[in-house]
Amino acid sequence: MAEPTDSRAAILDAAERCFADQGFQATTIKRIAGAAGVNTALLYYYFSDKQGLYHSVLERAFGGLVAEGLRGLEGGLDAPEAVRRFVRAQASYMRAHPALPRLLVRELVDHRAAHATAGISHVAATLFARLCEVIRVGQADGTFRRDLDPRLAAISIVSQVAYWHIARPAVGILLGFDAAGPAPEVSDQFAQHAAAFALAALSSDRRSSDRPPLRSEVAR
Amino acid sequence: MAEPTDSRAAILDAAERCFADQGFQATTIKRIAGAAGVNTALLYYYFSDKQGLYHSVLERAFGGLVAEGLRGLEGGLDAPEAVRRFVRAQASYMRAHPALPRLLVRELVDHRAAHATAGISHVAATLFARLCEVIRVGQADGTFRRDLDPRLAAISIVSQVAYWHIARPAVGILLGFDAAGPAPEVSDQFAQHAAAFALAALSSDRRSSDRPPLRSEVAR
DNA sequence: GTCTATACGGGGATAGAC
DNA sequence: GTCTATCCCCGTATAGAC
Repeated sequence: MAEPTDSRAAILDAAERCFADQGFQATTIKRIAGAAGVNTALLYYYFSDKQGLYHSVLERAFGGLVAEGLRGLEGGLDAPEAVRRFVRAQASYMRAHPALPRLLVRELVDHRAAHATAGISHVAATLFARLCEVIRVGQADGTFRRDLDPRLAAISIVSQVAYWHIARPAVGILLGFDAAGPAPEVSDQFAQHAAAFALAALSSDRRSSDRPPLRSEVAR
Repeated sequence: MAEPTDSRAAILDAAERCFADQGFQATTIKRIAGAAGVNTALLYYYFSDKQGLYHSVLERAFGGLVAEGLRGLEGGLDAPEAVRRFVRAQASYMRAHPALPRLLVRELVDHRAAHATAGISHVAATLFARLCEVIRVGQADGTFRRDLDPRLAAISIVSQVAYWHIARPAVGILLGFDAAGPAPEVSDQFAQHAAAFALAALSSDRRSSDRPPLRSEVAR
């Protein structure tokens, strides 16, 4: 930001916020320039056009996601612990990068992920594959039940935290909060719940879930 | 459609498709008119303006959702069976109305559900409340474990099928399908899996899940 | 109720000075 | 590298004829 001539980064940052907040169409070049504190024409110096800028934003976002995600997944191979760590990493990443979920969802519905196939394929080959592998390991050593398809189970696991963040306004209403939506603590609480829910679904016997029962009441 | 002077319905139908496909901003009045087979100016005869039309589309969509959703939920109070029925109803509704998930997601990210608070509150008071109640009943009679918050569990249940449809293009890539995404049969398969996953998470003992183990391999 | 014609504004993009 | 000025298209919305 303070770098000389790093207007480019400033533009990318501003564009990411704007695209996430309002979507591709609704975001105007002029607004991005304003938010970045630079001139409209400068966007065309650094990027081919609006689409090119958008594409660059997506690439950068996905790169960070995979890098940080993989870091959160390193460590032992104990299956239940790995699942718990995965959910925690997913939740903390979304909390740290609130723009990302909206950005990705928009890309999904706006272009059927056409501008993001490369990034998603990368995620599929790294993060998602890793999660599936963990589930298979758990099934092989008997801690996880074997009558669930590992890949569908992986989607079930991912969906909980993802949906929570995508549908935050609706979730707020469902849980009886006001328009402000659930507070960050509630998101943390849900992440804990999601991990427990997933492990309960996966476990092959009830004993393996002999953890401190977290009866987490959501405050109204 | 064949009704005389029911251009109004034709406009609403076309608008629903367009808004779902491209979003509010990207959808042009002219395109809606074209898709409805009427003139541009006619939209302003029936609706105040673009926003008014959008609002009417949302209202109609939510009305149908609640009506049909409640119908699918009637019947016995056996908790596990009710959960299964809920997931099945959710999946079949989304399959029958493919535009709805995208429409709602767009409203969530575009306006933080501002235009849909009434509809969502209605869903919260009917469908969601019903699902929570079912879970509580199951916990009370001992078939469901008691260390899960019923409302968070309800969100976990809903999230699976919802996410599947929202993220369909990404899911397609994750599961190794081509750009076309998963076929409808795979969606049905996932709905079955989601119900089994949810019941496994909820059940207080393993015996209660002595159903035909559906080892559903997803074809590549 | 339905159409034609048009005004009006705003957004993407470029030329060219500095 | 960064800015000023400007062009042109297209989308919303209205007036008014039929």
